[in-house]
Amino acid sequence: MTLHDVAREAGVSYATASRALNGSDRVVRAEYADRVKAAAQKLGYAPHLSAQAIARGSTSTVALVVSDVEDPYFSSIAAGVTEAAEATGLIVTMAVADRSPDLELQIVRTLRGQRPRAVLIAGSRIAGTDTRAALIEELMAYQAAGGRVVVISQDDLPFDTLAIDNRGGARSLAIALAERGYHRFAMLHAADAIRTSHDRRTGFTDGLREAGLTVDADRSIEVAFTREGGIEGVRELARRGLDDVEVIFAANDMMAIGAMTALRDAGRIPGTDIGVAGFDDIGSALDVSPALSTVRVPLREVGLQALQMALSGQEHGAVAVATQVVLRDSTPDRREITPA
Amino acid sequence: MTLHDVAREAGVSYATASRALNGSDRVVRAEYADRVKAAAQKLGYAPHLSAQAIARGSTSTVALVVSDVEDPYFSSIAAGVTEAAEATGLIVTMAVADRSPDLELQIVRTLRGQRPRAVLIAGSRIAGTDTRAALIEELMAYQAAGGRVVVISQDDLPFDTLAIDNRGGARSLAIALAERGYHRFAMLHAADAIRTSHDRRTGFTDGLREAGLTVDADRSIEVAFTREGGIEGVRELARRGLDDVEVIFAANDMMAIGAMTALRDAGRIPGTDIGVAGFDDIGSALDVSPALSTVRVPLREVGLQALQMALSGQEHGAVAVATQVVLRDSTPDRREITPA
DNA sequence: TTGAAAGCGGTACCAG
DNA sequence: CTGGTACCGCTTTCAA
Repeated sequence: MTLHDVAREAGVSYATASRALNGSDRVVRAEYADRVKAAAQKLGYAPHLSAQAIARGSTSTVALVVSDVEDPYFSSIAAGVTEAAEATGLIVTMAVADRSPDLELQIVRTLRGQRPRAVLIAGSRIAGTDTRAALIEELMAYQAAGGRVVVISQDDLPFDTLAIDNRGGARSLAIALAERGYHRFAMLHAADAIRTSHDRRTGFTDGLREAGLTVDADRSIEVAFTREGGIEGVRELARRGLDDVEVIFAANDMMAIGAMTALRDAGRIPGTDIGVAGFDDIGSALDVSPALSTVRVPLREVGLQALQMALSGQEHGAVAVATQVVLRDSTPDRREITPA
Repeated sequence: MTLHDVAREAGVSYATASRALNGSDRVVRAEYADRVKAAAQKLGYAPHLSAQAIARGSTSTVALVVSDVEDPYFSSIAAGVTEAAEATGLIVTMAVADRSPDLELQIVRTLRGQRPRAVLIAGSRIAGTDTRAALIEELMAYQAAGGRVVVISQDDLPFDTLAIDNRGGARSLAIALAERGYHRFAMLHAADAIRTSHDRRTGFTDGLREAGLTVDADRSIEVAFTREGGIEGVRELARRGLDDVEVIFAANDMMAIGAMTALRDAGRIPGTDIGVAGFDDIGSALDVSPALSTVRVPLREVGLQALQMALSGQEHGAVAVATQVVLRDSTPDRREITPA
C-alpha cells in the first residue's frame, strides 16, 4: 500500500509513480501514467499525507479553534470555514477550547505541531488572563515559522483579525428600539472580561445615550453568556420588579431566547408584554415566537473570510465585519400601541 | 526549530533530545533532560507531528465526517467526539459532506491519507446510492490497513455501528400520543431513501397501529428533512385541510419547529389548536413555545461513545442506542380538554 | 545511558 | 521523459 508497491505493480520507477499520481509539473508518458493509476486503484493506494507533508515541507491542513461546537455561533463559523477549506482542498482540524484560556493555549500548542497552513481562532476572548501572553508567544512563533494566524472577533491580539462590529451593532439596535418607542430598558450581559459582551453592553448604552435614554444600574444584570444566563437574568429582574421594563436587551441570542422562556414562566408574554432583543441572529432566532429581534452577524461568511484571509498571503490587520439590526416581532413598534 | 536545533542548543545528541522530549521508555539522565527541555522551551520548539507520524507509523488523529456542522444534530455529535478526543490527547479532523454521498466518498478518500486512528461517520445515509459500494470499499481498505471505522445511526454498513433506535422511539412516541388522547394524525417526513426518516416514519405508523390508529395517506407528506421542509409540509397540509388534524408528527425537530412556525402563520396555535411532536431533542426543542414534545437521542453521548468504540480495539458490531420519549407542552393531554 | 545510523513514505533534483 | 537518490524531521534499533 505504499508508493513502492504501486511502482512495482505498474512496473515503473518509484519516482515515476510519484509523478504520475500526485500533481507534478513534470509530465509522464500517458501509458505509464495510466498503468500507475490503475495499479494505485487496484491496490487501494492512498498517499500518506504525513509523508507528503514532510517531503514537501507543507501540509494541506488548517486548524480551527472554537469555544464550543454546540453553540450555533461557533458552529456557523465552523461551517463557513469547512466550506471554504473543502473548496480549496484543505482538511480542517477542529479543536474545542471549552471557553478555557488554558485549554486554548494547550490546543494551540498541539495544533502547531501539525504545521497547519493556518490557525483560525474563534474564541471568546477573556481579558486579563495570564495565559494570554503565552498564547501570543505561541502564535508568534508559529507565524515566524511561516504559519498564518487569523483571529475572529477579538481586535486586541497582534494578528490579522476579523473584528465583528459588536459595539456599532449594539448601538444601532439601541437607537432602532428607541425609535420604535421604547423608553425603559433592561440589559442582560456577561462579565466585562468577556470582550464581546463588554462591547455590546457599552455600545448599547452609547446608543441609548444618543437617543437621550439610559438604563438604570439595577436594570443591568450580569449573568452567564448562555441560555441559562438569560433565564437567570430575567428571574433576577423579576425580583427587582418587572413592571416598568418595556424591553430587555440580551448580549446574545441564546441569552435572549432563555430570557423569553423565563418571561413566559413569569407570566409575561414576550413581545406583547415585554420586548426582547438579542445579538447574533442565530438560526433559532427565527424559530422562537415571536421571532427575535437581533443584530445579524454574518457568521458563516466570517468563517469563509477568515480562511480566505489566512490563505491570501497578505497581512490584513484588523478587518471590520459589519453587523446589521434586524427588527422582528419580539420588539413590536410601541408607537402603534402607545400613542404619543 | 527542529529537533536538531534543540539538541545542538542543549549540547546533546539528536537521539537524546528525542528521548527527553517525547515519551520514550528509555531513561535520560535528569540533567540532560532538563537541558533539552529548557532548550526546546527557549527555541519554541514544537515536534513535527507529521514527522512523528511517519517515524512512529501511527498518528494521533481521528477523522469525523458529518453531513452539516450547523445542524444541531451533528454539532452535538461533534461536541461529544471532540470532548472524548481531547481527553485522549487526540486531534479531530472534521469534514462536512453536505449530505452528498459523492462528497462523502471523496472526503473519506482524502481523510484516509491522513492515516487517522479512526474514521467516524455520522452521515445521513441515503439508500441505493451507487457511491455506496465505493464508500464501503474505501472504508474496508482503510480498515484492512489497521484503521477503525465507526458508523453512527446507519446499521446497514458492514462496520461497527451505533444504531440509534429511530424506529422504536417513533413507535413509543406514537403510543404515548395515542395515550394522551390524540386520534387524528398527520405526518411530515423525508424521502424513504433517507433511512433515518424512513425508520421514524414506519416506527410511528407501527405504534399507531398498535394503538388501533392509522394516519391517512393524504395526511402523510414527504418534504425536505429540514426546517423549511416542516414549513412546506404544513402549508401543503393546510391546502388539504387542517381542520381534522389533532397532532403533527415531524420526523425531526427541525421540521417540527418549522411546522410550528408555519402553523402560526396559518393562524393555528401549536399545542393549543394542533399538537406538534418531533424527534431528536435538540437544544432548541426547549426554546420554542410551547416546548416541543420529541424523542430524545443522546447525541453528545453518541459522539463520545463512537470514539470510545473506535479506540477500544474490539469489534462491536451494531450497538443499539436507546431513545426516549419526552412529552412537553406542544402535545398537551387531550383527555383533559376533550372529555370522553 | 548515549550517540550513530537506518529507516518511515514521499518529493524533487540531477544525470541520463 | 525516466530512474536514481539525497533529503524532510523524527523514532528506534544497535553498538559503544
